[in-house]
Amino acid sequence: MGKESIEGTAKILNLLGNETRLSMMGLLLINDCCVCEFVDIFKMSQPAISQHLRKLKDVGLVTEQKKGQWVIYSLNRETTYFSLIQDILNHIPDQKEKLIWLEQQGLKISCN
Amino acid sequence: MGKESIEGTAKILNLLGNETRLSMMGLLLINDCCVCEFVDIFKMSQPAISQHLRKLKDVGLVTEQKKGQWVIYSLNRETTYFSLIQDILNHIPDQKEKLIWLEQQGLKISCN
DNA sequence: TATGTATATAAGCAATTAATTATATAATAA
DNA sequence: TTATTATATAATTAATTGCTTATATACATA
Repeated sequence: MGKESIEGTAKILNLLGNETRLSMMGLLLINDCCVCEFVDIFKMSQPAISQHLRKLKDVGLVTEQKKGQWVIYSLNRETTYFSLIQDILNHIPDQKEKLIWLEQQGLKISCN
Repeated sequence: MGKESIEGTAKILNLLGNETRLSMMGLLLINDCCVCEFVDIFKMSQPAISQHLRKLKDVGLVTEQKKGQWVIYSLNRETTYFSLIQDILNHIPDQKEKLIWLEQQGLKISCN
């Protein structure tokens, strides 16, 4: 089992210790998402969402990829913290329902 | 696998998202500890240590037990979050070295 | 080209955090 | 009893957080 430093792990846990970011990670485990989808799901301002994503990106937990006018965020499955992330997300309810709701509202972006 | 709510899990992660508290939990996984041992290990003021322990106690992650003039803290292995805690602590280095250091300094309290 | 949409960033602000110092309480020892 | 030790709590403070609003940029489309 890969052991990470206390400092690094604490930093990651601190980031995931926020309901919005934790749920974002749960969503990204199922599906890549763009910023505007998160805005609809969390009913939160676009800058607030962008700032949460920035924090996740800064520690390497997610990656971004431009697709037309959208920016698609994905889980970074290469980070040394990915197995920790998986273990943690295993303990929260499946976030699929939020994606289903998004589709039902006709808000799912299809940029693939 | 027991799933806990996003809110509850985020709260726990937020608490463990602090280097001192995360290390405390790693230590308690090996050994019960009293406040003054934590003070020596973390070289932090006694009130600061007490306040960290208070937070862990408030969410039920640890329990306390008075033994003479000492207050001994233990991991609460009954909480529904214990398996999450175990999974997380599995990802950090063994905290045993801190206990060994404590013993070498002659600071280990023997209140058993 | 002008307009609208998606996103990022900056500035500001209220709430929270993590420490400190000072003080109180409880148990032990002289 | 008095002093010492272990701990908790309160008040204070500086730093951080998580939002807001305002603005800038980039792309898409009419």
